[in-house]
Amino acid sequence: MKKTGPYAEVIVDLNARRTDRVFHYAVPPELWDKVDVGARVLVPFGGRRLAGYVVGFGYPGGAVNIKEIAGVLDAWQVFTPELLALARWMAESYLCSTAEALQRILSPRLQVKGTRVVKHLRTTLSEAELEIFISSLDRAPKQAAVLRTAVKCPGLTRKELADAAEVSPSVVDSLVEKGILAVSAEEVLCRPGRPAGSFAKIETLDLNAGQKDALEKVAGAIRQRSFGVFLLHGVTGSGKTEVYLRAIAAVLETSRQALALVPEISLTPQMVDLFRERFGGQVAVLHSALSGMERYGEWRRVKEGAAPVVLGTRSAVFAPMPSPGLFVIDEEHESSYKQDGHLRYHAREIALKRAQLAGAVVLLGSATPSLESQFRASAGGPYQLVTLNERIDGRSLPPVRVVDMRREQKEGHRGIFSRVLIAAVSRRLEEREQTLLFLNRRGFASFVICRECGMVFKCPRCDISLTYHQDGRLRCHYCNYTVGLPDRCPGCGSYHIGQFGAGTQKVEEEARRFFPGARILRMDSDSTARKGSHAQIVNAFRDRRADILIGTQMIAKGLDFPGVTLVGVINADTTLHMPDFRAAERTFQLLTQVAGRSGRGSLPGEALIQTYCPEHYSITAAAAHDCNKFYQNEMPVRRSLGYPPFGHLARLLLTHEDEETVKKGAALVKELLNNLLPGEKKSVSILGPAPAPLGKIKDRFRWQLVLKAYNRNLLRDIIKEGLSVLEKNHSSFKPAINVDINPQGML
DNA sequence: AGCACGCCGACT
DNA sequence: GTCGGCGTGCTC
Repeated sequence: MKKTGPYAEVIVDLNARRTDRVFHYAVPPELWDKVDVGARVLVPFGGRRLAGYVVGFGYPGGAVNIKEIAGVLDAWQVFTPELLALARWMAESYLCSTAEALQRILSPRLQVKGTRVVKHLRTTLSEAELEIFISSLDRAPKQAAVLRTAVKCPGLTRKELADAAEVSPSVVDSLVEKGILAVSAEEVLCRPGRPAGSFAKIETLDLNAGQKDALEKVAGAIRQRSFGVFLLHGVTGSGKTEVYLRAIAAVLETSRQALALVPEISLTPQMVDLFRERFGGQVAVLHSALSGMERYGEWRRVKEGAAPVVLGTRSAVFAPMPSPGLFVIDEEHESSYKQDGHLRYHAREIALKRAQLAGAVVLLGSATPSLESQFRASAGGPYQLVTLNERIDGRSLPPVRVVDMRREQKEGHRGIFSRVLIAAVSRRLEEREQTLLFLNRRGFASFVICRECGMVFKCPRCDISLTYHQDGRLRCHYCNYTVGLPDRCPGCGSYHIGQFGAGTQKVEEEARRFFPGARILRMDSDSTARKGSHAQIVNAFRDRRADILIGTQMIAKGLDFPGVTLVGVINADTTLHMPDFRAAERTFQLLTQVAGRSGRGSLPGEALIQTYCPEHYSITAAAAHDCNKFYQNEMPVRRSLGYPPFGHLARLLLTHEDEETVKKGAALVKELLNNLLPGEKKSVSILGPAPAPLGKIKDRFRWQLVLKAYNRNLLRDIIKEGLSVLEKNHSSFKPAINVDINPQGML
């Protein structure tokens, strides 16, 4: 940015709405060359010193008492103009301060206090002088050897030089003392993992017709250097990764950088290998398992353009590429892209915004795209749809059988495993093939189901499953609709209604009972609490040291077990009846993914889904591997209730130690927001207050308001205004408020 | 967010 | 008489 005034415009590092604006500071002469847009500085502010971000240069509006910048915190620009624009957009759309957004963007490097400084040694003499000096060293052959090595390999450290000359480090020290070797301190960047090979592998695979077509479209847009979004919809094994890799190569040809996001690095180690094979040392890897040093090192390599290919998880979406040309988001529907901490951003949304700011292309890839993305990629939408229908290996997807648990029940089989599943597992054990038993996480909120007809109690207004509470009543977590639990099913009159759900331990227990000779492994958050045991279990199973693996979502994602020919879903109902409008979508995606785990080796596979709702479209569509069928069924539901992608939701979560205080607070906020809404016809509907699905966490009670609107900006503005009124007129307001615009889950 | 300034109750 | 409660208001 150009300097347009003598004063630096600084955003102070405070997370308050009131201070979220620029303050002007004079730049003292000794800092002239160091203070620039993108620098972090230290400024006096209201009697104390704060960190601040320089965002521009200019003059203050009125007459103010201008102070001087006290110092600089970074000797270089830590954020680019693009990232500053992003921070401002984030502040606006996620209702946080610009400083908070910048903190999030910069967090990986701010966690590191300094860098490791390594001292390099060089000779101070010219070559001729050195020759003479060395010849005078016949009484000190070791020093001569060190000097010869130092000439051959300049820039070694004390230890390295000593090792290379096969002498002790003290010999090096004496030369330093004499002034023959000079020490220069240099910052060294730490690199994670093994060093990348210097030779990038040449592309050898031929693309099939679908891949070629997809790549042509994407690469064409990349060369245009303008913003564009592609949805790459390809079944498992259709070769999406190869399209990503070639698109990245196309970006590199335009001298720009590419960022690829994956849901979780630990589940996709193959991806890292593929990237390193193809792009060698040009790849930087960014994810949460890196040490602070490693992360900082990679961050710097990206920032300096040394690593034009970035591969990482959610937070890597803020990687400081100097001029990004492509953002790839693999498995774009994954909920792990949504940050659920304080600043609830969605990495896909961030990538879209960055691409728009930078004139870059976004490539969203998935076998089961999110409804939002599918909607936007439908005819006339802003995204372009590219489809990969063929699988690379030409194999077909495994057949899926749906087991009707109501019938099992009726015929007197009350166990967790249906007869069909028991028979299927037994056959695998005989054939010495492997089985995956998949169990959705135990419902955090229990729902009530009729075991005779499979009916689940739902909110008449919100189409959300009602949650069963201790007081024996059923409640909607969106609008707080409440109804007593009847003793008979209103659908079929059966008395056989009740809570539902079994944990992994229970399933393991049952499995051991039914299959006494089988070697069984269990993988869930309990059994993987110890670090590394996740990998241990995975490896043990892959090496066929077990016959059956029982687990939760963890085993659904990314893992590749060639020996598995049977995948069993114990019950599809727990996810299907989550109190969330996305429950059906989640279920479809999960089931499709789980079924894809079967038959990845040479033998054909099969999947079995047990459920009390066998006719639900989430289940029938997943069984048929039919994305379109699911889409056609789900869209009308979303449309009629104004849920995304047709409308926008926001959740205001209020928490406090005292339940009455939160409850009253939530009611007050609702009233306040209602008063802000113009006219009789409400453009934003406010549901609740209702207790949050997880009603109490760490001794704090949680109540929520759900806001629904067709216009996202209006929704955001209403909340923003509401919060500022609250701040102004109700300064003693006790509960903490957390705003989540377009929440993914609502725990 | 902090830290000041400011106007009303129980203490050396 | 003062010490201190935390309500409002500002910070370049």
